[in-house]
Amino acid sequence: MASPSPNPDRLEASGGPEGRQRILDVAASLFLERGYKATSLREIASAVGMKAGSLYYHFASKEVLLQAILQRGMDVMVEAFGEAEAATRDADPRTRFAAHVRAHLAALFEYGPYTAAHVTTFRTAPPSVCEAIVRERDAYEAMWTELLRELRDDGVLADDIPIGLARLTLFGSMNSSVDWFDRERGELDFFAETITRQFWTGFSA
Amino acid sequence: MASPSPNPDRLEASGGPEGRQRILDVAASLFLERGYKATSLREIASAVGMKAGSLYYHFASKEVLLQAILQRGMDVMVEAFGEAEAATRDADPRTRFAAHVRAHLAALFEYGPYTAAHVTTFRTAPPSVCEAIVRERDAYEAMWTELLRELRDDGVLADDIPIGLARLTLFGSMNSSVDWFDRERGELDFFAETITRQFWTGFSA
DNA sequence: GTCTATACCACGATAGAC
DNA sequence: GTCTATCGTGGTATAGAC
Repeated sequence: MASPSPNPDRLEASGGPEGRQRILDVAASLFLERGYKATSLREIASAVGMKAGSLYYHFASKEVLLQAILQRGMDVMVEAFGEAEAATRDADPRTRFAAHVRAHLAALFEYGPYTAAHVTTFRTAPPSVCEAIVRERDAYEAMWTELLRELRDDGVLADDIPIGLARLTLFGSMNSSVDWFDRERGELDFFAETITRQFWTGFSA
Repeated sequence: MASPSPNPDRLEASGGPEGRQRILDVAASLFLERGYKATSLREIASAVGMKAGSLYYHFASKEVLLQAILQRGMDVMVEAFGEAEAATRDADPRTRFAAHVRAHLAALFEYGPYTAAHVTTFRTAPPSVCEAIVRERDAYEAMWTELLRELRDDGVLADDIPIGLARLTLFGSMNSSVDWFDRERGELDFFAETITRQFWTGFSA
């Protein structure tokens, strides 16, 4: 059973979230940067400005904390996909695809470290955490598979390339950016266009 | 100072390497699977068939063990690049590129878990380990950058795409495969051709 | 809701017998 | 070259005061 969460998602006037929300933000950043196992609760608490024991008022365990972060990361991705879908429902297939690529990348960089932490820590997350989020993760991947299938049925995606393979290499290109893309220095739109361009026509001169 | 390494790289007749070599193999697999921090020396020792303390005869510390593994992974990649280069020195640019993609992927899957472990654990490796291998890592990346530059000078790679970006998305596609590619079930050659095809012409119908 | 204090355990690492 | 035994540290987690 979960702890009672007082004032969930409330923002303080003094600039920045408090309590549970702030723990999530800080922990997601640290998990992203150092990895789950290498980040101690003492570090998280210290960065938040409290003591390690106090974290247990908000989360039952370190695993549950990670689970909440990865869950939110997945929620953001799914929501981004839905918005892209709604915004381009009647557009031509390539416009739809471009919007989804843009949405995926935006979710990786514009919604805090949750999504990026999902990409980097899912691999080595404890089994209980993986089991808790794998269902939604599979659902998100299925959305992309379905999108690609539609593109193939529309005749814009080559029909001799396995859809699963296309999705995996596309995800590889997009998700690897969490290791190097710096949105202070690079333009997200240009990056999204580059990914889209590579997917359709490649980089041939 | 390093421990003396008796019989380095020797293979026993009884099937499989012994001593130091066997520790490296086992540790690389476990680091790849669970991550560096989450893998204990006791686990490694147990999988090798010895006790934790005995590992210190072969390696000065856990960090040094990881460093040796990542170093070897990088060595394999560099060697694979060199072989591809030598084999296609007089070939046309696209054949050269295809050979390098094939060599990179082959190195990820045909030379034990060293290269794959490099991909997955470098991100969160301790600073001392990163510093020890970052030079060779940078050199490997520079080889690819130089290759892409030559392709652009040859007029086969579009000149309006930043070379660094092309390399990063390409690496993203290739390296993400350590998370899902199973060479028991998939054909490495087909995968390599798919990556090459995506890079040049994309998946447009 | 956060604190102090602490239990309990697993970890990396060392020493010395064999 | 591997063992046993152990040290010291730092981890997660809990209990109870405030």
